[in-house]
Amino acid sequence: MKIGYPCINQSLSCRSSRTFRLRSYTDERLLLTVTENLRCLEDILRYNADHGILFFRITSDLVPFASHPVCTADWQDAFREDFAALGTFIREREMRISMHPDQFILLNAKDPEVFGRSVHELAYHAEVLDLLNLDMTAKIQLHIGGVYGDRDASIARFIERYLCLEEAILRRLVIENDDRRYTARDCLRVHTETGVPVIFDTLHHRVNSSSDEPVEKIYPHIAATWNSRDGIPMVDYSSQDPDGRPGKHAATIDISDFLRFTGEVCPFDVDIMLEIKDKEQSALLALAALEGDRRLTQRGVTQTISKGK
DNA sequence: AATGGTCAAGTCAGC
DNA sequence: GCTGACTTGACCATT
Repeated sequence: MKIGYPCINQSLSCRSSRTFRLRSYTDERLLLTVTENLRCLEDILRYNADHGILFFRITSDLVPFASHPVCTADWQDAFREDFAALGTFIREREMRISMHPDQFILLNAKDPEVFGRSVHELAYHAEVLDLLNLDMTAKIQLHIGGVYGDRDASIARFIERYLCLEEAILRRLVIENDDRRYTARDCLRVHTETGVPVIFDTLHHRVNSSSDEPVEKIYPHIAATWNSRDGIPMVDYSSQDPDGRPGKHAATIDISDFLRFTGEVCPFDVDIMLEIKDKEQSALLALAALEGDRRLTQRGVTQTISKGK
């Protein structure tokens, strides 16, 4: 079981998602920004390795405007060796990597231009992971997309588009349940028709009013969507902010809730991405809690504490 | 140096 | 029909 966090390390002063305004785009500026972003990514990965954090989501902003027509720089070639070196580090430390394109990326969009832009953006994500020379256990997670007033037609459109994707994208794509539109059950349905693995988001599952199935009941089906080449199933875990509206991510991890979840998915092995505001701090807390949990179990102590009650 | 409006991209709920 | 949430930072024009 690997524990990770997304995109930003708050203990470090750098960001690997530095960007600039579209209207100030120049090839030179792009190359300068990517140089800084890659340097920071290296810092983050070293921090993670030093702290036993072996799962990380790389920001989509690593190469700003990469899929935009304005981008004419050959960043792939310019940074080929930097990416390769980072990839070697990741493989040597046996780290797991994911990426998560943001809300504008919609494979099932009705507008063909939105669809076209989405494919370009997915190709960029795949390119980053390819340049790192990572195998197909490095995943790109995406939601099914919009509903457009007709769920069945929109799911069908997703499936049809998915099946036509180029192999470089297809081998990395996994789909995630969201908080309002498509549940984990919907994702499983898409899996049966496409073979796409399903990444389970705990908070989305809890918040989506159409999904009331207990985690223990649905999770085995989700785990079964990942085959050995896809690697250990990834899960997005987040605690509910006790003060915020339903679905709002907590400021820091609720350890007893976290251990309850690891109990619910037991005995399946999972790599857990913590979508929590304080990022690596919660990852460190989770690692410490799992270590404590394991020690208790090894000593044969009753699991009442470790089950988080 | 500090400030605050604005930033590539979409969907959907709520008013 | 328009605004805000999603997620949050940070760019950059202006003072």
